[in-house]
Amino acid sequence: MKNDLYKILVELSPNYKKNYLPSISIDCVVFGFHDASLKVLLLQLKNTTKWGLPGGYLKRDEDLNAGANRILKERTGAENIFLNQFKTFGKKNRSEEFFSDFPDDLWHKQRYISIAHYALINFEIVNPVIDQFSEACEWKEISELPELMMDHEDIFNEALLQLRRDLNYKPVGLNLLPEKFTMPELQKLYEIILDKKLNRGNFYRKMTRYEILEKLNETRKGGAHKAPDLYKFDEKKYKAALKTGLQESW
Amino acid sequence: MKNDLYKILVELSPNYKKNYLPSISIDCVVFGFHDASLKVLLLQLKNTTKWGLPGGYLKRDEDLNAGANRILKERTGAENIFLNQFKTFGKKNRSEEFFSDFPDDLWHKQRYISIAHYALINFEIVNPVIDQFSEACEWKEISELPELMMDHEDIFNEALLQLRRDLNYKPVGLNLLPEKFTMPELQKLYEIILDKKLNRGNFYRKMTRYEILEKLNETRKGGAHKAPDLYKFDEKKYKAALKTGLQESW
DNA sequence: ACAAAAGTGTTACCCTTACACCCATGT
DNA sequence: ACATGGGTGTAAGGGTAACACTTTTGT
Repeated sequence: MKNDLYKILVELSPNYKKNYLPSISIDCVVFGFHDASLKVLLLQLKNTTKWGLPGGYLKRDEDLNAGANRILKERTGAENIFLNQFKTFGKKNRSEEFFSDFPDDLWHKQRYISIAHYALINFEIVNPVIDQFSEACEWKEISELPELMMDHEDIFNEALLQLRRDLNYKPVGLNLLPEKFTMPELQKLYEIILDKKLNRGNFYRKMTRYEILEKLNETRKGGAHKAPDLYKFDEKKYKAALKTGLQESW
Repeated sequence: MKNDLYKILVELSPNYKKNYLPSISIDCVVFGFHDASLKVLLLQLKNTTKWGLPGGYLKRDEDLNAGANRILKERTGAENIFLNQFKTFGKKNRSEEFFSDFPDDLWHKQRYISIAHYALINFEIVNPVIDQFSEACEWKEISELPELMMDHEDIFNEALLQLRRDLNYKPVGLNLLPEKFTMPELQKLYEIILDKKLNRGNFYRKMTRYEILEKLNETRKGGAHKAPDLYKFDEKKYKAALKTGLQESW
């Protein structure tokens, strides 16, 4: 019973063997923020029910960094995306089950260690593109994830933890929000990532005190209530402030 | 001009090819604390002047975790060491220069990505062991590092940064200090890792307030001055406190 | 006597938390 | 009117930073 995915992999196997490093794969947890909720980009492989993180392999003549950026561009069409390598997953049987029905000499069936990255991307500029192995490429709400293949749920969970730890050290807001955003939108983003409610007045004051926001002479029209003010990040000041972290002691 | 290292590598090449995963190496930044200073374990390869981090390769049937522990055990004789994988280094030319005079079909000359770990180890229980490729294996003061091969200085610097960030989240003191230690010793450790002087009284109060230390009915005899009290960590409370981090807001 | 260690006190300052109040504005 | 947003006030509490003082004790 040879299905589409099977045929494609068998056909491509020799080419991969020639041009890509063995044993190494790259997986990306791509975060986007939209409609007051945090989403992650997932693929559904052909002939499977489970979903997976966008990923790929490293070319023999390619820096690790460049490989991750290339893979991301293929799936989203976007370039210069904020990418952070956060952990490498190397359990020996992490993909055994998935490939159990494939031929042993298939390049893809070898053992891989996966170098995991998370990406932060402006939801609005992404155009999800399926690849030749997939039949769907969609944004999924992080609180309603479908079942994931292999150890991709572990990878996702680690990415979310890392994102939380990075909130004061990396330009998370700058990369997840559109250029112009409102204070309630920014607060919502923080609340989702930190998984806790924050006090509105205190959040406003804290953000203002950092002096990393620039208030624009515009409001977000069209809502059901008072039009909120629009802000954008002062990128220079934001990044300067992140170098020492937005708060903390020692 | 075939030197010792050259001969050993050529001889072992086929065996490595058979039993180890290609393209993947593991490097360890091993920290130890002794004599009020932080040290790192380095090897000097045969026929070279530069030093390098202890490292090795991943066996085909071995979890990544297990591989790092095995490599560490070979170099230190110690087991169950605190190990933290912190970054993977994958520039395409990271080892090109080092192997330029070696034959192209040498297993070791292929391109590697290196999965870097840092280890925290009780200096007193380590017995540095040279491997077959090396002529020295020694502790070096982190402020007086010799010249390092390839990108090992980058790896070391990243490890130190990561260690600093982890100070409130990982059992750093527990793993770097002997079982019994004094308050001034603990403070010194924090000062070196954070690279700043800390106020003695405030440090004492802060540590006491965490309730992670257990004061023993003993003092450290033999010093030139008043014998300081000995403490040990209350391991349970220490680890419980680290789960949320020793301080910080949001 | 001297120097390090232990323990405590003090003060100013900053930040957080939690509430509460005002006003503005779009439907 | 009502819900949301913007902006500010305040009081309690907790941690930090910096300094200083005391007592203890080993050489």
